[in-house]
Amino acid sequence: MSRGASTSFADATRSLLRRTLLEAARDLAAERPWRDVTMAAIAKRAGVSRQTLYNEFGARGPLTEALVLYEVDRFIATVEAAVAERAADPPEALTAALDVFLTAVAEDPLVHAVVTEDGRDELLPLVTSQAAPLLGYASERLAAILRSHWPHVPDGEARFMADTLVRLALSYVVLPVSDPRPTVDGVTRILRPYALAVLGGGAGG
Amino acid sequence: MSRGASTSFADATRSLLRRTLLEAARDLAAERPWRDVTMAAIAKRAGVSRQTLYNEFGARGPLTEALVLYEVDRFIATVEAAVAERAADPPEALTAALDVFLTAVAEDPLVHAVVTEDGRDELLPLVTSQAAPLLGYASERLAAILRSHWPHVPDGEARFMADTLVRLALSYVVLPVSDPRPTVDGVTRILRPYALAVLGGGAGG
DNA sequence: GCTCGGTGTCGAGCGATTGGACATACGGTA
DNA sequence: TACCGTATGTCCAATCGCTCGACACCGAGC
Repeated sequence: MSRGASTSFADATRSLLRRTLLEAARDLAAERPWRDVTMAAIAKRAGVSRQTLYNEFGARGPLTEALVLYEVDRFIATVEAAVAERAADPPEALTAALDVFLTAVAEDPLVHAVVTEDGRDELLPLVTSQAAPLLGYASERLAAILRSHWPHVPDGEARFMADTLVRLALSYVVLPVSDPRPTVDGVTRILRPYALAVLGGGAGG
Repeated sequence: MSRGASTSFADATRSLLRRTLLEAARDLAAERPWRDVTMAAIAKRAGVSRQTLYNEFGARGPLTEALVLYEVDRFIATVEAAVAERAADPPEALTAALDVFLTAVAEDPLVHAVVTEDGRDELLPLVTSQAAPLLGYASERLAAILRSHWPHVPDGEARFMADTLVRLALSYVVLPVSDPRPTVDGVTRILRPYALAVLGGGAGG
């Protein structure tokens, strides 16, 4: 590491490559079952050689995991935006976050692929029995969002709240509901007292 | 062209490099006189070697021109957004476009650098006596915007309208006004009949 | 058992970036 | 005027990442 500190273009290039690759994988996963999406097809879609794809992810397994985490990022971003708009009203923020999340899940082709797969794909374990990395990553991100909007919440509390919310959210990925509305209402009803106590009241906070 | 059609990542990398470089140049130009912004500083800020900067732009002159055009792009994007929101009401779109443009000009550090420079910088000529490329580029972009929102306008008319508006806009870059409001009102008053005739009426159109 | 298609690995080739060198031009100063 | 420090523009060898073709390996289907 004798290089100078700033490598912003190099970094950007690297992340651009990763993003291009994952975007290509995502596109193809939306078109057909994940097991029918070959490494060659992903590389071609991304306009890159197959070798470059292997250089970046090593093998199909890690790519699959990265793809799932990438999709998580999109959900997180959606939730983040919904929360940011309503930071002054925690219960309302909670409701909105649930709403946009469930809606996004219902419309997501990759989620659909996970849920409808016949067991020969490698997707389902990653959001269930092998979901530890996902849970860790997503809850860490969510905790950061909570901390940024409600800094008075203790770190441990934020982490646990995020962990719980992600676990609950994951459940709705694996076992979706047709109409998000009742779920949003119900979960809000359950979590509202807790949110009020920990995050603070509505307009008063 | 024996390669496959898609070279998306490669293309993206190239434009990313250019953008990174221009962004770095812009940042530094906002901090100090353009004259005092060295090629080495730009390269360093972009996280790239000086040679790469020269490979991309050849010399300082072309980089300076590209920087100006890049800044033009930002203004165009601002105007584009303002127009898009009011495509149904041409006079209103015109007013809004003028408003956001003059506001953006007033706040732009690079514009400020152009106007306050002591004559030893190479910026002023590019927006005045040497502004032909700028005028051509900006009016072409603006004409495209006009065409996309009001396709019934003849091409020649759109081009001339764009050319005139850009010339007028350039004037306010070089000779700014402290309060945009009167200018917006006045120019709107002048151009409104023309806009109504060529682009169409308000809610009725 | 054999073939086919996909995975994962390897190496030569190639283009782009790097870091260092250099000549040159300009501004400030004795 | 001569000198000095700095910035520009150019050159080159080394390096890095991507490409392309080749190969062994493995599981599924015939």
